[in-house]
Amino acid sequence: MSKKNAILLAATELFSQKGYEGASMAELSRMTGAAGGTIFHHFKNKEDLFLNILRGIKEIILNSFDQYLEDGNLKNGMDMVEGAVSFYLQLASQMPTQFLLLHQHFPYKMAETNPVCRDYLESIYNCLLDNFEKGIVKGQKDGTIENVPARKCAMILFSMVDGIARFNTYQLYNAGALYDELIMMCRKMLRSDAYAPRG
Amino acid sequence: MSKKNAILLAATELFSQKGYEGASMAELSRMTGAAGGTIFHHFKNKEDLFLNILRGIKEIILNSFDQYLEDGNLKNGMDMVEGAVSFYLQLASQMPTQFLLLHQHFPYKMAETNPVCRDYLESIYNCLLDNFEKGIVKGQKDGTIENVPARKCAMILFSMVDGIARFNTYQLYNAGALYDELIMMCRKMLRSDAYAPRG
DNA sequence: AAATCAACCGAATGATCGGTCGGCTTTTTA
DNA sequence: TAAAAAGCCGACCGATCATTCGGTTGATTT
Repeated sequence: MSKKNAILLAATELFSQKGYEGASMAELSRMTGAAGGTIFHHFKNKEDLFLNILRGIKEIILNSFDQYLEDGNLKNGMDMVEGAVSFYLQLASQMPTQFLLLHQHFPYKMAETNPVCRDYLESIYNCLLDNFEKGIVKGQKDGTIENVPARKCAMILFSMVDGIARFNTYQLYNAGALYDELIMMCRKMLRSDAYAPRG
Repeated sequence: MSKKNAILLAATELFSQKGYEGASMAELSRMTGAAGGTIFHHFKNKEDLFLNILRGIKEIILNSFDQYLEDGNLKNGMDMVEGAVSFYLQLASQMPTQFLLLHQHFPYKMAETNPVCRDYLESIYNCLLDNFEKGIVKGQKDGTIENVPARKCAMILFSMVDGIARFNTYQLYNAGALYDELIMMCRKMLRSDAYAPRG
């Protein structure tokens, strides 16, 4: 592996473990065996290094999402919503280091002043959030989902699933153990009354 | 106000804005007008300062919770769950700086090695999480809530509400605008089928 | 073979970090 | 009112911070 890639990989680990301010270039140098100067040869400064990492994460997520849509076997809107939940949880468990990064505060802090950072974050979250919203809208057309405010409910769904993924990321609870209940609750939240069981 | 309190107050703001590593004692000194030595006269080090802040937050939340339970007009389990949602969102909007602190990664990181920190965080989250669980259990006894796994569903509810509160904390979206939908979704998620509308 | 170039090194930089210390001032105690 | 204690100050400390820079290597181009 090229030294540049080794730096990117180690820095991802370091930023996600210690945060942006807590990660030092000297430690990164130690981790990779690269001299201090080498890091700044490949990246113009610490912020630029972080933005390169974030861009990589964005590309992985957007590519995974495209892949997921191609493979998708989505019969109706409710299936699409459930698929979005699965997709999100699988993604989060497949790349825990990257999600640990995304689940910290400093990227959002940086986004307040850095438009490139903001752009990357928006791309990531729009991709994930829109996935829920499209499912709801589709479900409302095919009758599987009730007439609820699509964007708002997508946000509620998103924050629910993201919170569960966060349990996993922070190693507070195994998200997989909540999967069945999560899917069940999504169905009950959204299903049109015509499909609700009768008392 | 005593200098010690001024330091605590300013440090809360500083930690929540810049994170633990990003907050410097020199800046805290500038903010409060207190000399560097004064800060270390009142708190033995940076970590101790943070723990004092966290203890204060714990006490506010636990006291608010006791107050809420006393005032509570909770007819049945479903009411109790809805009350828990309202309580959480109100709390988060009343003390945004403190929730910004709680929503960062460094307290959990510190909790891995510092048992006092862990104790404070567990107190806070058990208080909030148990509130949901008790409501669900009660509702299952009085028939307003379906026979679902109480703890697991409490966690799902918790992460949903916490995610919405986080939107607010990070100033990405106004949580109040989602309140009605949130309550509606909670009802649909939990209500026993006997109470569900018929198609 | 000479020149060019990117990759890489590691010592050095000034700034800032968390934390200490001795002494001054004010309040409390005896 | 004398003594003790608590609050407070700011200069100072060694360590570490992100970043710079002059120089060496090895491959590619001319």
